[in-house]
Amino acid sequence: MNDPIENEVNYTANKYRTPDGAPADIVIFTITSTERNAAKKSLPHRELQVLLIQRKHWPYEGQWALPGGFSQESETIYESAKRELAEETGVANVHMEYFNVYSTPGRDPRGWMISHAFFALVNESLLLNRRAADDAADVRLFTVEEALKMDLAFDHELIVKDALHQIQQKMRTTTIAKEFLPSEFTISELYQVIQTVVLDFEESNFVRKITSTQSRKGIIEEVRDLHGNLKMSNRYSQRAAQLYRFNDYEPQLSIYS
Amino acid sequence: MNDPIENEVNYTANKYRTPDGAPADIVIFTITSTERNAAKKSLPHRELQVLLIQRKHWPYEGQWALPGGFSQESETIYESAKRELAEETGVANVHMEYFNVYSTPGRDPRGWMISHAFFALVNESLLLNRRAADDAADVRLFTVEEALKMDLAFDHELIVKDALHQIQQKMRTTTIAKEFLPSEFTISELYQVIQTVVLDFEESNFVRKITSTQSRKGIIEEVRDLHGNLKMSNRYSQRAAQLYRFNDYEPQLSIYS
DNA sequence: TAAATAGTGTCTCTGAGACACTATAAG
DNA sequence: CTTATAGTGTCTCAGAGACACTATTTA
Repeated sequence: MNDPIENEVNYTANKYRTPDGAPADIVIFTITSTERNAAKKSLPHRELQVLLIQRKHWPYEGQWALPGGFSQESETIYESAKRELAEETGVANVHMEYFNVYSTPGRDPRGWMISHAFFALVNESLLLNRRAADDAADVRLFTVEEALKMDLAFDHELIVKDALHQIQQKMRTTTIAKEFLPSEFTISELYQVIQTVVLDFEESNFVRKITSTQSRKGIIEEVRDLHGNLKMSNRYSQRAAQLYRFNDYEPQLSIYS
Repeated sequence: MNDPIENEVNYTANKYRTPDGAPADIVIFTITSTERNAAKKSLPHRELQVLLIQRKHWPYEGQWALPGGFSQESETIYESAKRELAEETGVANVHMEYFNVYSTPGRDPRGWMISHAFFALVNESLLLNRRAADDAADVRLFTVEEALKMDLAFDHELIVKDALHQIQQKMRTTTIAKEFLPSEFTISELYQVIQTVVLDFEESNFVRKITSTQSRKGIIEEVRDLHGNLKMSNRYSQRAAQLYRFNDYEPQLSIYS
């Protein structure tokens, strides 16, 4: 190790250039659902959205950027991201994960900034109040497609792209779909949510695989009412559909089966 | 975003406390093989080892720590880790991945240090010269078990643990096993390498699954000589074993099959 | 009865899992 | 002939994949 300092006594004078900041940036995803057909009951149209804020100051004044902020000495980067997330969305206890660090020289004109990127998955129900309040303000949801076409501040386009790949990967291999769903949901809702994130996701016989195959039985289970009867929902359909919930079970995948 | 600076003009005086350094720490793994039975040909004993260095200066003087060093403004964290890796092991072009950031306040007595942790997988053949030279020096390989029992500097025990979980996970879900193997290897070697990292790995009919099942056919393939004959090896066995190589194919896993 | 979603019946063929068995070569 | 590794034969049953079909409710 190439320590800049030899011992405790002569420590205080740091001879080396040090970073000018260690920000955390958060890619906040949500899936919005909008009615497709007011006349008949039908599945909603779902879109993957990302929350952006419009910058007020130099640099990149006026441009849209990821929410984030500088971390402080008294907190971990994770805590600082949690704090930012709460400030921007007013929600806590949501799924947030660290996924990469961005340190390309010159990525921030303010100086040597090493940015730590998180993604957060927020259920649209939690953002409802927030969205109404901020509709015309400098905080807005954009579809991922829109966001990637905009000229985002810093290297935030790259960060959004990387975050998208991350959640697409996780959507296929973990149960994070639950973050976008109510606690009780139908198979169609689950399928739709997966497809909203992983655009080319297509599984024929999805219902069967997720429900009746032994190997995956642990992932979800039917919801029953107090009398032990199966609980159904007809929110999106004429014919009532079985409700399911996620179990606390993460299947272990392996390429060597 | 809570920018500390309002515009370019008054930027230079940063009013905020900034980090004292952004080090990169690298958990360098290798698998060593030692003869078990000199009399008869047999599979070697394999052990997962991690490279540590003994610190010469405050803090944690004399204790063992992960190799690493401070990153500079002119390079990405990844580049700085690559540089360190080359300095410690003399190897380049090995598999190295970033996996987490460590920023708990007080983790480094020298100040506010945000550490970026990488793991590297190095084939033992590449370390051979190095190991001979440094055998009695302050750079050594320890088995992971040993390393986790030692009193490592900083939060390096946690970092090693996390790195171990990472490579165990990746060993099951990706083809990183190839980093520990020669380009041509037998099924037993592959199986042994996986077991060395993932201690409870056990697959009956492993040979069949990895070779004759259609769904996984892309991962490895038999090696043939110039005449198209199957290439065998009797390095570890009386009866010659088929040699395989990895294809450039990463299977896509999914919990929804 | 048409529309929209929910769900089943049935067939085929791959492949996981178990376990006993054979194959090869060296000491 | 024993030992150590390599590899096959064979059976069973789960389950992936395809696709047509039925079920339920409401405008």
